[in-house]
Amino acid sequence: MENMLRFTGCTLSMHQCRCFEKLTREEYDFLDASSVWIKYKRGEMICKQGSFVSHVMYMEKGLAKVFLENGLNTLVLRIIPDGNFLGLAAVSEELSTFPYSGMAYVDSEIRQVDIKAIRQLLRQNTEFAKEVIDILSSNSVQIYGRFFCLTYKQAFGRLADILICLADRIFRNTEFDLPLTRKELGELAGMSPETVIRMLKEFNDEGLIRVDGKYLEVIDYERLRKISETG
Amino acid sequence: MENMLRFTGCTLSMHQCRCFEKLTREEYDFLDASSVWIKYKRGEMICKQGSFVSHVMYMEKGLAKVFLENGLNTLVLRIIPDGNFLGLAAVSEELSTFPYSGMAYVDSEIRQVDIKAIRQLLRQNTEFAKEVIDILSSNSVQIYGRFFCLTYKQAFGRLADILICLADRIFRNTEFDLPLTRKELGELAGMSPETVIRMLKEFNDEGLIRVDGKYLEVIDYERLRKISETG
DNA sequence: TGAAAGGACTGATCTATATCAGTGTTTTTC
DNA sequence: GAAAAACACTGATATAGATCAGTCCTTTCA
Repeated sequence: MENMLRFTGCTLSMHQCRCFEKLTREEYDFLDASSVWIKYKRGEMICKQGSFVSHVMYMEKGLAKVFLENGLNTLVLRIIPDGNFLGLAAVSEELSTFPYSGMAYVDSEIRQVDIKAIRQLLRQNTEFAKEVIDILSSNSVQIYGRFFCLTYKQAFGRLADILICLADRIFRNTEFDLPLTRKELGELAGMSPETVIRMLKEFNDEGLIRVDGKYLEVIDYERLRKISETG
Repeated sequence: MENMLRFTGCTLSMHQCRCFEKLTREEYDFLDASSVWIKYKRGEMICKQGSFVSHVMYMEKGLAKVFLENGLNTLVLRIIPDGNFLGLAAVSEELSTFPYSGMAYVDSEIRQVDIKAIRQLLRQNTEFAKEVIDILSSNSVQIYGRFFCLTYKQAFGRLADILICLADRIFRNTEFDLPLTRKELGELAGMSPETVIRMLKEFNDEGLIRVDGKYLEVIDYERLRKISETG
């Protein structure tokens, strides 16, 4: 009876990428032959907004952010954990340059697939194309929710959202060590680093979470979720 | 040498929909046989966020908004003029309910295509699938720009953006009669109706535009563009 | 191992824009 | 064609959160 969508600022789409499973043996070999593995260090740029697209990136292991920048401000669109695409928007032939940048949060291993190979597979294999459509569509829905959340929720609600997202979907644990600085957390939740610090302290003092430097533990998950909803 | 993307709050994607051209004669007849034409009056809901998806909508003639709502707030994602899809995200089989709502700004004529027919065509015709991927991908890029703009630009920059978008891409004229109320303009530009009124007056007094009720004329396009960039 | 740079944190101040509380004006409705 | 509702507009007020200007702590690296 609840037909109201619950919007969250979560930076991850719900879709589990299964598109490689749709390929035949030969197609997979072709994909493999058109791929290279590249390692990136924390802080390294994986792709740069505005540069020519030659590859689609697939995160084999690591964590990265996909973001927009205009020299002054940064807007994080999504974060990319293991098993997700980065830069899939580039499958469209209309798009010759990256519409966003990518940067590694931690040391990461990335498979770069020649964009021509991906486009050829799309033409050959409708199941693969269908799967890519599902991923794009699911990414859109995630961005919509994040858009709504960053536009209308207050700072504490947005921060609560991000903490829940990190615990539930990125680290899959109530306690974890943040590989992000306060500034980077601020970019994720759409607020200044100072506000992040003040809110984290407040959540800590209220007994919702425990913070100590990089260490973070979600203590009262339910209350945090409530804050993310009402915020 | 300008590798910085120019983000705008424009609510329209750049992609000209060509997907029907990719269908064979028989496929088009099949699509036609799976379609119905429906007329909507200004203010009528075309689809409701959270309701089951059974059709994909295609705007034959009219103007509509696609938006998120949570009971309190409304966020306009895109506006849909003639020749654009509304609700294409629903091609994904993962998505059984609409992630957004659609409402007619003016009396509109819409082609509803059975979602099963669309999905079947996607499986049959890779060129069609490729085109749908292009549309989804282009829509994403548009939403990214809008997201950035609504998050970081100031009110006057966002309003300038919308005015330029309306003149350039929706009405294709420097003067036009707005079919939107100040409140609806505010939803588009992400601000309160009062702020819209004040800013329009300011733009008017500065000689950038001329407003009189529903009538709107862009006078100093270049200066308006500059404001939208620096805002 | 000591200097420099970057990050965490604090308190004070500032500001863009929402919100509120109205008055006229137009549109809709019965 | 009168009453009601929605819309356009104005001025005053409130406030969330950015920005600024620091201090202290931690990491880096020469």
